[in-house]
Amino acid sequence: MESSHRNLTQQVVHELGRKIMQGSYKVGDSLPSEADLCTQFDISRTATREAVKMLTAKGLISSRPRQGIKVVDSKHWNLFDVDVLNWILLGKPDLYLLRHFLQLRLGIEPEAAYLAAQYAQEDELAAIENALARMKDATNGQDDTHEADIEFHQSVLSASNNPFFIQLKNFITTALKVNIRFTNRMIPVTVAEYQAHVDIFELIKNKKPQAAFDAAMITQRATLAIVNEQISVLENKAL
Amino acid sequence: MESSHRNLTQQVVHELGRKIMQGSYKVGDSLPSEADLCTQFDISRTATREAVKMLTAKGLISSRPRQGIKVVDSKHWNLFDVDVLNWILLGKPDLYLLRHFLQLRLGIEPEAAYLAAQYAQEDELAAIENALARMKDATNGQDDTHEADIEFHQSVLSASNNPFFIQLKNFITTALKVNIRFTNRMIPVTVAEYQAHVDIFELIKNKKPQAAFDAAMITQRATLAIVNEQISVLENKAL
DNA sequence: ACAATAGTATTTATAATACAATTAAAAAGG
DNA sequence: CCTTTTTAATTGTATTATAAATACTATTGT
Repeated sequence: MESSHRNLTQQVVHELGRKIMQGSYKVGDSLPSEADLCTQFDISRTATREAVKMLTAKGLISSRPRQGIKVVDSKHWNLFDVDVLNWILLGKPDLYLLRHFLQLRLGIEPEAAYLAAQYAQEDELAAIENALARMKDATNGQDDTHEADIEFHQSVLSASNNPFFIQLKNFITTALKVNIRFTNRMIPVTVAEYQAHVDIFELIKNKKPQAAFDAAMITQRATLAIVNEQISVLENKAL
Repeated sequence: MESSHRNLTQQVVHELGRKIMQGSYKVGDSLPSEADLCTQFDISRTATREAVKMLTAKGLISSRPRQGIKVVDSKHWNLFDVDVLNWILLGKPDLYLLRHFLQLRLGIEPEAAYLAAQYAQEDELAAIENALARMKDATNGQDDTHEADIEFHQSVLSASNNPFFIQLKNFITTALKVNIRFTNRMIPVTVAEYQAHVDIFELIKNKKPQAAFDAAMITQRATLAIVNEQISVLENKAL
């Protein structure tokens, strides 16, 4: 199961959160009432209510007397919550979702590189370099390469020295994992990609914010263009 | 009071959340135990525990047997949660905080304008135009101008048609409110600023993504430069 | 003296029950 | 038909009891 080590409340949070993010319960739908959830999960009201409160805190549901427990409009969902992102990740890969992730990465990462070039400390530069070394070494398995890739992007965000960018590490990590699901079958991790990462690092290290920004931007616009192209093909087929 | 209409649990969530974000309880600090919170707020364990669970869900605290309730490291805080943002806003204005907000806005908003230029529907364009009209009309009070300004930025995010950007409306709104606290005394809402907004809208309407991006970027880099300058002055005085 | 083990006490986790508050929907009244 | 009142369903809060987890202490054996 994976969730058996967690306490009851958290298991219910995970189960309901997953179902909401995967669309088993849709926006506006009612969840089972407290009483029903108690019997379904075979737990007390205490545990049930605490689970409901946690999902409420994450913006997924509302709970009011007589009205019951309902999935609220998706604009209220805390999409940057680490749990919510993981529940999204459990769903089917979806090109539109991938595009949405890439679009925001395009906003975040070039600017993070810009800030890293301005504010990175020695140890933060070392962390980025370390991730690059891991990427180069990992010639054996794809998994290692991807893990090192994630570490690279995370360390750049850390080097921005901005708490908001740092909090977005969850988001970027999830975005990369969604990306990997597609690219594993379509685009190998190329030497060119690795070199692009090295180039960005060099610009950060040499304190060239604008150049680092541009380099990151170009790489990501190219990736997004590929996905947009794939979506176009798909949509034309559908006609 | 403002919070008297909410239920007990939510009042406690608000009170504790506020204290954590304002630093009354610092990272690593223990909060009072469940039992103590019950007596302090004069409420039952039920309400107390549900409040604790909600703050846990927002990533602010952890709660484990024997160890008690502790404020976790700030990298776990869900800074994009609407409540957390409001609690930040209740604190003292802080130039460094303003800079952090502006830095992320610089990542988000130009790209949002880019996407709006690609994907905005008729009604979404109308919404942006409506906000601009409100900005122009509001010659009487500053509050109206600021409200219309917030509406402008929100409507651009909506027009991006990307759920992640839409979720960031909370963030941008808070960022603008923090900004207003400073600029109310330092920089008046100028005609030039209004014109910059109009220009961006025109580029979005005419489907010029890159131009809209550049226009938004230039405006925001200028604002950030001012703040950076102010911080420099402050830090030099401190020496 | 020290390490491993077992015991103890503190704190949260869960359960069960009772009652209060809210409110959507039905019933009553005009 | 509209307004008001009543009802009933559902969550909100309180209370008590017990279980589980774990930091700390004491014990034991070497």
